[in-house]
Amino acid sequence: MTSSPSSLDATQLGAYFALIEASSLLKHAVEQQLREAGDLSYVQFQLLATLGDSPTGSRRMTDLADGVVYSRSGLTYQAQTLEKRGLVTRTPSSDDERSITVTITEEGRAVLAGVFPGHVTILGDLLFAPLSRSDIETLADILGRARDHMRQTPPRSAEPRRRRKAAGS
Amino acid sequence: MTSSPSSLDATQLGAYFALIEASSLLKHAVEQQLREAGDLSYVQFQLLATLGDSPTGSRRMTDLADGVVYSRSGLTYQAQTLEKRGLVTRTPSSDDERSITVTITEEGRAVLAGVFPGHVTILGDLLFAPLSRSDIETLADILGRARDHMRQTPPRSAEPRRRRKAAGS
DNA sequence: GCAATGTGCTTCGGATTCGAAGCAACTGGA
DNA sequence: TCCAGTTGCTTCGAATCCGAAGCACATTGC
Repeated sequence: MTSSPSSLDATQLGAYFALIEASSLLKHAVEQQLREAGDLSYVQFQLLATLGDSPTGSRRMTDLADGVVYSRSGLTYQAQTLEKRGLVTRTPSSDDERSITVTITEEGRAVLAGVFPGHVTILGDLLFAPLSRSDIETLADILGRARDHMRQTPPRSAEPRRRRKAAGS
Repeated sequence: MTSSPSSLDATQLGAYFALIEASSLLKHAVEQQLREAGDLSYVQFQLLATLGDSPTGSRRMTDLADGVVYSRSGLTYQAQTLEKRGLVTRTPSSDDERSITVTITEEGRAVLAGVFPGHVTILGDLLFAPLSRSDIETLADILGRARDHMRQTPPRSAEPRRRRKAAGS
C-alpha cells in the first residue's frame, strides 16, 4: 500500500534524516579510527572483515562487490591497494579463467586483529551507548527488513546490462 | 554502562551491518534519482533542501556545514558548483566581513521542486514500504537518540582546533 | 568447431571528498 | 591602539569513488 503522497510526514522525515545522519557520523568516526589504527579505509576494512569471515579466507571479486555495496571498479582499486600492501593475494580461479579469487593473508589477519578492538570500542561508545539492549534488537530487526527489501528491489540501474540487440540504427 | 567487550554479540553486529548497508543502499538509490531528475549530487540536494527550509532561504556557510555532515572544504566546493549553476547566491555578510551568506535562488527552488516528488517516491518504495507506521516511529526515535549522542560526543578530531598556546618550545 | 552472446574484471576519465595549510577579519587584553 | 589568539572560509594536493567502455574468457546454438 505505497500511496506515494507528494510529501513526507514529520515522522518519516525524522526517520530518514536520523538514518542518514547517524550513519554518516558513525562512518566518519569509524573511518578515522581505522585510518589511525591500521591505515585502512572503510571499504578496505569491510573487505578484510568479509574475507576473514569466510571459512576459506577467500572470495571471488564479484561476491565481494555484492557483499559490500561498492562498484566493481572501486573494488578493483581497493583490492589492488590491499594487494600492494600484502594484506590479500589475488589469484585467477582454476574453473573460470577470468574470475579472480581474493584471499586474506596472515598479515591481513594481523592488521584486522590490530584495528578490531578499537573498532568495537568506537561502536560501543558512539552507537550503542545511548541505546538499550531492546533498542538494539529492534534496530537490527527494522533495518534488517529494510535492507533485505532494498537488496531485492533493483537497486542500481533497473536493468543491469541488457542490450537486447539494439534494433539497428 | 559501556563495558566495551572485545567483540560484539550477534545482535549488535546485526544492527551495525544493517545500519551501514541500509543507509548505503538507500543513498545510492537516492543519488541516482537526484542525478537523473535534476543533475544534483546528494550533498547539493541536502544543501538546497536545508536552504529551502530556512525562513529566509539563506544560511551561513558554517551553519550549513554543521547541518550536513561534510567538511568545510567540501562545502566550499559544492557551494561554488551550485553558484555556477545559479541555484544559490553567496554574499558576504554585513556583520562579519569574513562570513558568507548562502541563499537559494528561484531557480534553485525550481530544481528542488523538480526532484522532490521522485525523491519522496524512492523513499516510500525503498525505505518505508516494508515498514509499518510504528516501525518508522521507533526508527526515528532510536536513531534520533543515537544521532544526538554522536553529535555531542567529539565527532571529528577530539579537539577541533585547540592549540592552547602550545607551551612554547 | 565457430559465431554470437553473456560474464568477470580492469582501465579510463571525471567528479567528489577530506585534512592541512593559508589568508583575512574579529576579539579581548594591555 | 597594537598584539596574540580565534574564527570563517578558501586553496591545495592526494585519495577515493563511480559509470562507461573495453578486454578476455565462457557458454550456447548451430
